[in-house]
Amino acid sequence: MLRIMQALDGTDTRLLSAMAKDPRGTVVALAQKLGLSRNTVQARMAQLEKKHAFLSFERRINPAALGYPLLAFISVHVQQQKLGQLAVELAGIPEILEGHGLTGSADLLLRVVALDAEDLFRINGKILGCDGVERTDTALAMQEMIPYRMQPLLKKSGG
Amino acid sequence: MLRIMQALDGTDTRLLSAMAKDPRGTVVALAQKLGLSRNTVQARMAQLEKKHAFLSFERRINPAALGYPLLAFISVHVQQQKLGQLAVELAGIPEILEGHGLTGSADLLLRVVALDAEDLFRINGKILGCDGVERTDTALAMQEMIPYRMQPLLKKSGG
DNA sequence: CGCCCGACAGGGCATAATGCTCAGAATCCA
DNA sequence: TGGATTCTGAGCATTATGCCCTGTCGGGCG
Repeated sequence: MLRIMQALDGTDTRLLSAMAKDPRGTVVALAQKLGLSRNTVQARMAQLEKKHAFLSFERRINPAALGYPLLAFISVHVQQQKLGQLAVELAGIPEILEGHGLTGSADLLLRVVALDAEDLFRINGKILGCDGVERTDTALAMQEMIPYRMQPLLKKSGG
Repeated sequence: MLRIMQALDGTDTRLLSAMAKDPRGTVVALAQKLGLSRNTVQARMAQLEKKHAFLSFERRINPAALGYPLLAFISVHVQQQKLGQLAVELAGIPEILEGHGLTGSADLLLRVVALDAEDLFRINGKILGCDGVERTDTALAMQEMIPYRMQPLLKKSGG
């Protein structure tokens, strides 16, 4: 699996980079920008799709635009035997956007959005109310010091 | 700012949801699915763009497909007066995808990808080498217990 | 070395989509 | 009620798409 995933070459990464710069760009425009034939871009995009190079569109939706300006990372300490069922229960809380099971001091790290501080307190309460949750630590994101980016990695991993 | 951000109505959220379901869908197809005119969908999409409802395409790129299967969250404890310049220096490390300044026990939370454990160790070393970094705590993401999702929130916040 | 296969380029065709305009209808608000 | 805003549907010129096809080139294998 690890080796299979490394099947993107320099043209793939250039294509991804070009798509990142112009998400609404047509295949024709992309082909022009990249100095490739339209056919090639089409074939490459189909290949990228096949190789799961694209994650969900949902990641592009700005929670703040939906009225959820607060972002917090909640570390959750759980009773180990209840981890599986807990994930299902937590998934029932809409404001939890993402949750990773971790090594280290916390068992779960949740990416959570909220309307305001009060709402965040409410959500934390809901999380604490889930069976198997022992404790939570809430850290409010005050500033996006490094906004999400992939271009440097595209450059680094390209051929 | 908080109130301005709440300017999406039920049609907007339905449109976002439909786009999330079919990211490659044409305006014509979306309009059909939503029972709206093509013109309306176009106008709405332009409005969404204006309201910063769309984050970067980069968020859709799967690091694993680039050969970076390991995901880790690195908490960084810093010397406060050096936070600003540190962010700039950290931004020079391509494997850091995102970094938030936090309240709570850590000052910065970094989302980091790596080739393998050894690479992660190397990256952590680079982070530790940055001026102003006192300490780091690395937590490896073992499993995506709740995969990134926005649909529940779209449903909740829609009109 | 020669052959085969995959990738790429460029041409092409029928169809669909886009960007934009416009007029009329419907809805909302003061 | 009247005015403003939003939505609808029609329409036009242009562009893009999905797919097919042929030819070339480079790499791998026997």
